[in-house]
Amino acid sequence: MLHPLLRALIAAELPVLEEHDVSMWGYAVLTGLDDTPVRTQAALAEAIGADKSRIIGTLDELQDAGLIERTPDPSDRRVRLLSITPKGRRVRRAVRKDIRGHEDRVLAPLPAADRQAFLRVLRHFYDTR
Amino acid sequence: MLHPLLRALIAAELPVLEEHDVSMWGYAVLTGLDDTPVRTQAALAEAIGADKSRIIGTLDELQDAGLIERTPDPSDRRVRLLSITPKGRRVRRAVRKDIRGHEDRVLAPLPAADRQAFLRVLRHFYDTR
DNA sequence: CGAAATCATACGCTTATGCATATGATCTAC
DNA sequence: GTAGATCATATGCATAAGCGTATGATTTCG
Repeated sequence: MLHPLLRALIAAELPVLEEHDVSMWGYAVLTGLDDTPVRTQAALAEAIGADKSRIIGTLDELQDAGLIERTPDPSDRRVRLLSITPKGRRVRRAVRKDIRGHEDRVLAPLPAADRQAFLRVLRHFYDTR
Repeated sequence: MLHPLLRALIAAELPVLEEHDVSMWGYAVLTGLDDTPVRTQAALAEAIGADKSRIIGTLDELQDAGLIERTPDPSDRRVRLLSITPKGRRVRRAVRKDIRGHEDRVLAPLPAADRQAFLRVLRHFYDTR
């Protein structure tokens, strides 16, 4: 059950991400920063389940693309705080909109009550994660 | 939005699979064969989204463990038909039961109607894949 | 009949990822 | 003041997986 679901979701998501020139981890970063705007790299990596070393390359790309910024933390010179740029926020929300659009099309044949319930359960997962 | 859900489900599934000494691909194979009992290796690999070469090792392991069998196809000497053994079926169903059990515990705080709807929607995703 | 296709199998190459280690700079606590 | 911890960064190692190629045996089709 799970495995085909995973494959279907990835298959749905990848073309959207490609269209916006964002990687999967890139999108996860943007999402994390959009939801909680300023974070240390370590905290963000933990929050999105990424390896703190491996995520560096992704951060570099996002920074080069002007989607995020790294700012030295005045209270701790080891730390660079991450934040999303307005451009990054726009990209993230556009991607989310497109992905939601696809999900909505998949869900469309189902009764509205089921759709609402599904979203409620997802929110539950998200909140308890 | 779906991403945390998937991480949670994967996190739930892996320990169960380890407990039963089955890999993820192994479980996918058992599931595929349980659902459609006799298949060529190529057909099964395609059905579960596996690479037909890479799946050979998994099939070897499952065969060694007595969970599946490979039988020459009398009508085509190139082909070996796969089938699940009664032991394989028992393992698959035990794993499924445990995974479901865990999912049920995660979903327990939610109203029953939401749970049912959630499962219905997941099934819909699965069917429209 | 013979060329092309197909089966299972093996393996090369590349990429991604998890985990570990290491570095230099900085911070914290004793 | 100093040892230990932590930050971001880089990289090694092992594993898994996708895709491609190749092989020998067999089948299909013109």
